[in-house]
Amino acid sequence: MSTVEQEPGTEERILAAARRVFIRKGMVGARMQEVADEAGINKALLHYYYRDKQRLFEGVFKGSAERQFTCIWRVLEECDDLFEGIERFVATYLDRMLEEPLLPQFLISELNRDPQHLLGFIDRGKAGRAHYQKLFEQAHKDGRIIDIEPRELLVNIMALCAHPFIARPMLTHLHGMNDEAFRRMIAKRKRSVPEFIIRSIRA
Amino acid sequence: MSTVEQEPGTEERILAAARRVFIRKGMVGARMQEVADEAGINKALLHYYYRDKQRLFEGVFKGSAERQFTCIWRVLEECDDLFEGIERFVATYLDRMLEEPLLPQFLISELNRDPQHLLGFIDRGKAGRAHYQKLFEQAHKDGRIIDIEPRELLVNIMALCAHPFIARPMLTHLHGMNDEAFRRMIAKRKRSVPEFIIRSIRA
DNA sequence: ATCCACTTTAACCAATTGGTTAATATTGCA
DNA sequence: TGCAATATTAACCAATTGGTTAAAGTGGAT
Repeated sequence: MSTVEQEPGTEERILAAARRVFIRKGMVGARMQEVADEAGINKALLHYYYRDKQRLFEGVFKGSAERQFTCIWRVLEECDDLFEGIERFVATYLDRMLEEPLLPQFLISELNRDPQHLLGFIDRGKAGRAHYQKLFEQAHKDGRIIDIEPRELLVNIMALCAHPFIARPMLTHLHGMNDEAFRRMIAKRKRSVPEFIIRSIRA
Repeated sequence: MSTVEQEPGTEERILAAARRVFIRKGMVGARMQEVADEAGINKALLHYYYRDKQRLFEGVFKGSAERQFTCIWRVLEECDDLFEGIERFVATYLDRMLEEPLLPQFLISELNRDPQHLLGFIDRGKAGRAHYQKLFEQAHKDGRIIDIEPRELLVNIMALCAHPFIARPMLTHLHGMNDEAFRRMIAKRKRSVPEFIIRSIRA
């Protein structure tokens, strides 16, 4: 057991630098040299800690992606009402994205480059999705929502959460926003998106 | 003046091949050799037609992106009612995407890699967006829609259109769809998405 | 046939990139 | 102190990539 480390060790510095570079340039575009520079170390040292680019890549992003998927679905499992579930799901989703705004773009591009590699641990949310299904059926049985395919609703929810981050450069340009304005917009959406959804499905 | 060419000339074959490769691998990941192979020609010949990678890239994608942006907004300008506008906008958007399903992922990733380069001709839709604003205000004045920020509504519309294509690998895996099932789902969305939106904003 | 512009090719080049090696510095510990 | 494990570095290497060059084929007009 050691005391709390104030300055990050080399390994963590590497990971942080790699995350930035990978997110900025994507897996193909990222250069090992750039990661090394950004971490303030030598390229050989980079390979000393993470044998090759692939391992560095996985080391960097598995953490983020795993937290992302588990986080979102867990909060849903804690709810026992569809509307409440939607509200908390959206809020959690947007909060997580605000913490790591470039993650979705990153996930998308990598999912496109090598689908097999990531699809595996999308399944983490299996239990959460099953619970969503239950909440949906309950609400439907109670006559509180209109007829809509549960899958379709889920797609819509995720679209409304993720898209602003994915299309961020386009949005900020279109509406002349800076970073602060973007954050404010997302903060607003924590309320407005669930409202938008629920207005649409309420019976 | 020449007769109608039935088989595509070298230049067009190059463009088609390059489009496929660029969309598959992105600007950084795409290799000139691969484009040449896919077009059934020599690498030097590729440079003969398009001096360098950058020009080839622009040649390929300016066409697609330009059509995409102009197409979508033009159809909106033809409408004089917000609800009708939304219906036709969504339908057109989805139709265009079905024609070139990999375009959005491609646009997103390139927009992220080099924002300045593309933001320029996003502005093509300026007139269209102005018309949208007018339709919105008219509907609002007539008391046909609830209070909602026009910008926010627009973001939601585009999110619901684009996201299934952007997150396609995730969706198809999540719901166990093949290509045909995906197309059917999009076809359904041409009706369901406008319904979803309009139910939510109707006063 | 000859000329000429347009196509097409094989071979080559310089720069970049992921990754290695072997030697050196630093640290913890007996 | 001395010794071994861990960290760190500069120099190097093989493969790939975008791009060039110079030569050769093609077809049509004169």
